[in-house]
Amino acid sequence: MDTVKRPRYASYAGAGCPVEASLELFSGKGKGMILYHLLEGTLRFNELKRRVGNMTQRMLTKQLRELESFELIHREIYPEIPPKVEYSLTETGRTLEPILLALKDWGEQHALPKLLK
Amino acid sequence: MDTVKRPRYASYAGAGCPVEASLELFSGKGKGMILYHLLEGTLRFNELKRRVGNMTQRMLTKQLRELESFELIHREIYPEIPPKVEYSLTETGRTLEPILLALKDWGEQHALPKLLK
DNA sequence: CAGTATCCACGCAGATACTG
DNA sequence: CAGTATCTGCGTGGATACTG
Repeated sequence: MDTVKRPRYASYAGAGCPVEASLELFSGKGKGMILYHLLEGTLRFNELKRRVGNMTQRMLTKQLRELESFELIHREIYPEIPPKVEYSLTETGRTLEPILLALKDWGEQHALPKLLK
Repeated sequence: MDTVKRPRYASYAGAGCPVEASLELFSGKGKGMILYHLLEGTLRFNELKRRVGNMTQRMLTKQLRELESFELIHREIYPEIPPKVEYSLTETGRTLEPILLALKDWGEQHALPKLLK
């Protein structure tokens, strides 16, 4: 019963902190929202664009490329005319589901009320 | 069996998205790390500074002020010489614990490996 | 449809110096 | 000790126009 005296929380600094590392991958400029919407399933570029609201095309593209480079989403290109590109979560991306749902719940309870007042 | 046809995940856009709202409050420039370290308990400014590694004093102060304005941390000033200021989590701040721990676990498993390669 | 390319403005973060 | 003040540069994002 609580014999081993290891600190409950390890100390982490800067880039080595896993909390920061996680946030670095999927926080910032709509990434959370993108991932959240992709929980529903595969979405085309413009479907995604509609859902994330007022984000510029440029920004959306940039965020998608970053998420792709982190292997959190997959980009499937169909060489048709007109072009069709579908985005979906990767295996790794799907492991974020509990976190994204927790963020959503916490946001509804705490974040949104604060931001709106 | 699967009669009610409501989307499993509500659709949220822009500022109204609770996922984004949450991230807005505690992502960005060391906030995650600060909150994580405060899970351990109350910390003085310089203790915190040591733990978060190479963050400038200016930045640390700024992040702390923002977290305080969101009522995630409490700032206790002791009018002594030399000055002493202690930071701790508020009630609301403590509700982030499961999320912060999840971010840490996920970071160790997925984020850090990706960032280091 | 799903993007690039270019231009530009401004916000934000680092460095440095100072202070109650 | 725990901050502020000031200056400065460069990164980042918006707007707009163009394209395979």
